[in-house]
Amino acid sequence: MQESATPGGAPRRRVGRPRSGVLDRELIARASLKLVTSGGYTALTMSAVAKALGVSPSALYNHVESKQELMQWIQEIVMDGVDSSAFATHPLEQALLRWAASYRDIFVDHAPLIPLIAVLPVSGSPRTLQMYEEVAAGFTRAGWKQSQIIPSIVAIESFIFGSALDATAPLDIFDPGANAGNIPHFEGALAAQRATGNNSAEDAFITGLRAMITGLLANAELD
Amino acid sequence: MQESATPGGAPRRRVGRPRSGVLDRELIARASLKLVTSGGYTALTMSAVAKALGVSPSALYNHVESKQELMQWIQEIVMDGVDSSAFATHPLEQALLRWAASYRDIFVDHAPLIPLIAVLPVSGSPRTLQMYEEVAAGFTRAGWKQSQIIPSIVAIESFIFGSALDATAPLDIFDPGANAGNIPHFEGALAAQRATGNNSAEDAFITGLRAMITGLLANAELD
DNA sequence: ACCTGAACACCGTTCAAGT
DNA sequence: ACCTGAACACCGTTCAAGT
Repeated sequence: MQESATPGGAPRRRVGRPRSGVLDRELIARASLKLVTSGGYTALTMSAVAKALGVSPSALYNHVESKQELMQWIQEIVMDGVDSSAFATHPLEQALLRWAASYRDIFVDHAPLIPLIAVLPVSGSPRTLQMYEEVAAGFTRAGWKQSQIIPSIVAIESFIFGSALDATAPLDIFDPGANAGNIPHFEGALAAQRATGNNSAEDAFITGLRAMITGLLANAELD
Repeated sequence: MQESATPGGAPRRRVGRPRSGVLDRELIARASLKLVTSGGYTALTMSAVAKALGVSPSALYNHVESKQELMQWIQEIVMDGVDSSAFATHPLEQALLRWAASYRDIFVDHAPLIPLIAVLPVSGSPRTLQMYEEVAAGFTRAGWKQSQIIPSIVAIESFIFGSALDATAPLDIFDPGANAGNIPHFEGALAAQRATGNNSAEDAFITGLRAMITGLLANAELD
């Protein structure tokens, strides 16, 4: 999409440093991610990015079309942290468990990207496409019917995104407050879950992931 | 939380019309929801709500603490549309399928609420608590081990929220664009899914929901 | 008690002007 | 080609002043 994709007669820019100016996609993305890491997504403003780079906010718009595009750059970097290597080495079930756990863990720290990603065309993100390729290859090698691979991937991904959002919730999110008393079954279940001492979000993620993968494998029609 | 919950010596306000002023929680919530229905969540600004009510924006703050609280009011109303009645009449598996489908369908039209809800304490939403009670009762009647009920509910809910986000994605979201060619397994799977003629998001939702429920039932330890 | 109007402290983004 | 500074068109929210 960028330097790597300037074929033919496109105005070719020298590899490495640009000819003039201080800014760069790489520099902007890096500074942005640093801001997010230290202050969360509320700290990510065009002003803050510009300040971190010692430049005026309007200067950024010579290199990035919008804040939305900037967030796609961040997504590219974040997505690169997802570990999908297990598909090449492990049976599908275990590879899926590893991949999904890695995927979720990373997006717990980047929850504000989720509504964006869920809606963004993957064509803008080569790394995401590469990840899908590895996952799809895993399903194929396991003998899955081709037409069931995409729905299965999307289903797991939807669960991952939902779980990552859920993991950002406060621990006492289910506290019934003033409404306690009218909801015996729910309160009983809540008390029992608490008694296990498990983190609720983590517990739900593991339970749901195991269930979904078990269910997908059970319902799958193989070729 | 509101008029209905003013026990004891709390300053009781007459039912129906307030003593003075034009505004009201009911009126504000209704006008807000109307804005959302007609123009989506980008149309929901404090200015727009005020304008719809023929009042100045600052007037709203006599009745609502923040836009965030206003969105909680909307959530209350939206949540009321989720159909959890099947738990009282149907076996757990079928009740879960119905409930989840209803839940997702509703939140496809209210995706911007999802990041909010996933993080909001349920104590502020009696209707949400009531829904959880019905779902928990369904699990209990089916003989589930108490400590597994909450994780199972949260897992399904996470999947629902993720799927609702996914359903707002453009149809061509998976189009590999310029990166086509390097990703044979993914492209093959994509072509096969397309050949079915099914809506991709719908397909993934049904596949994932069936899988998760199958898996939860298979992995469950009953009492 | 509740509403108005002005003001505040932000946003992201545009654009003429400079180099 | 790239940066600056001023400006624009918004946000949500506060607050003194009125009734």
